[in-house]
Amino acid sequence: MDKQMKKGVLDLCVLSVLSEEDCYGYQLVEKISAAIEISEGTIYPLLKRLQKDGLLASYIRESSEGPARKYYKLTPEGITKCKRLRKEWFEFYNGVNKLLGRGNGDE
Amino acid sequence: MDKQMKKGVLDLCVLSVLSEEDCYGYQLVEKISAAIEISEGTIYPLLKRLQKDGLLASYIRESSEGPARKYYKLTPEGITKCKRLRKEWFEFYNGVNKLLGRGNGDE
DNA sequence: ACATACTACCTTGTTATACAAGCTACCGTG
DNA sequence: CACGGTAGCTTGTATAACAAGGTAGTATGT
Repeated sequence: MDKQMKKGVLDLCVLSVLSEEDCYGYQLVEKISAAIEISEGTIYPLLKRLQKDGLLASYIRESSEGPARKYYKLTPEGITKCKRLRKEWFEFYNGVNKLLGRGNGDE
Repeated sequence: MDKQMKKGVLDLCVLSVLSEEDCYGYQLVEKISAAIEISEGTIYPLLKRLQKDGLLASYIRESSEGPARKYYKLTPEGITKCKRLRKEWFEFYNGVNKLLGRGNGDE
């Protein structure tokens, strides 16, 4: 999968998954990579950035199965951002699909 | 609109529009910006890159309405690439929509 | 005791690309 | 002759995805 396609959309993916339930980083990697290719080296810096921007808050919780987990949850700003990005995403892919629908290099 | 979202998808947009008919750069800007926000500073370097990569060929044609126009058309490699990117794009946005469908920060 | 594997977190350096800003130049109209 | 529209192009900047590497806890096998 083209790396570049994911730019900007991964923020939305993370925010959207977190709008459903609090998750720790490793869990997010698993959830998101079930839908699109993603690696740890992408998610952790991204989480840090989103937290720095005030969109996420975090808390540590111990685990009996391994190291302690750092859970992230949306802040009110995160919820707002998530809504706006969702809207942008839908507008964006509808626009792209409009362009693609006309030209057809295959089918 | 988020700049980052467009990364990687614009190649596909250009190739897809060109798969329908030959276009010159300025025309591509107009066509594509009707669907998603785009600027000249993005399209021209992109066309150059796609041509360098052997996906596009170009020819000059005079215009009575202004300066000569540089038309671009797909090469066989360009057609192949267009097909592959289309497939990737559909897989990608379906994956994203799957993630978004679950979490809902709005609606 | 030691190696291996899985969980879980994090950082550094590389690479690609979108775009603002700026430039040149042709044509027609006022 | 100035101006706006058409048409092309370049340079510099900012951003983000990811490979590759590191740390550390828990559990299993030998």
